[in-house]
Amino acid sequence: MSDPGLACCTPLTGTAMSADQAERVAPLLKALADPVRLRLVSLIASSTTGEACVCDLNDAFDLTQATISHHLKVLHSAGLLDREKRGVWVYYAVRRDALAAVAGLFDPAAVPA
Amino acid sequence: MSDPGLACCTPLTGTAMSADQAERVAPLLKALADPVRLRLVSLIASSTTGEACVCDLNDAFDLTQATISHHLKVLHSAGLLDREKRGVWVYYAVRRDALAAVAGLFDPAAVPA
DNA sequence: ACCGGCCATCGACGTTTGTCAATACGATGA
DNA sequence: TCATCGTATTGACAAACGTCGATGGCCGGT
Repeated sequence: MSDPGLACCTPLTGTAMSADQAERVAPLLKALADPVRLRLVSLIASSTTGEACVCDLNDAFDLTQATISHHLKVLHSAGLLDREKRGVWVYYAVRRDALAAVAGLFDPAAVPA
Repeated sequence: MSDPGLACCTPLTGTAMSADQAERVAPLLKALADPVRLRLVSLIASSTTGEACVCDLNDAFDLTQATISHHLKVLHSAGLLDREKRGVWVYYAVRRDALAAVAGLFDPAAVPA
């Protein structure tokens, strides 16, 4: 889970992407290509502390706790979210580097930050 | 097909994204979230003329012509590719504005161009 | 008018995905 | 120790997806 090595990243508009690169980047996009997961990442990223408790995330959606947990696992497995357990609660935080790697796909100038 | 109105686009890291926004953007990401389609867009975008003939794209993959045609349709339906028939051949070109809209998701500074 | 090449569509298939109800796990408090 | 609360996991199901072979529609050349 959460393998580094991430994208990084012939941008789409430069020279053609290799099959290997495509196979590595596609899972990141696939993880983000869901309305619920997009909102989850957005919610976590826009929180003042930079992280969010699962208990709060559950309330933001009209979905079962099991479903939210599943989506969080998908995002974590893709390397887009960090997971930390504190006491009874679990906090997720977005990995900015992973997001930056995806951004590099579309805008060559956006990669290093 | 190929609806405009596209993303545009509370970036992921700013304030939280609305459910409606997420529903609009997710299909774009879903269209890109496949290794073959990623390479297709990359191939087309990186060609010197900015477009590519289907006959050339077919040769770049170890897949049936029907499968490539299907992927091109998905990208076109999502609004990411323009389609133009010239004689017997069909040429696809990437819609830079659509790509820019997706880029705006990740990097707030990358949106207008 | 015919044939041949380019591309799209159709029908079918196995696989993956999103969702839920139910259950299991782990930590806290009584 | 036991009940409770917050999360994760399991099993099940319908829907969507990626791929293929076969077929159909256009266009250009003969």
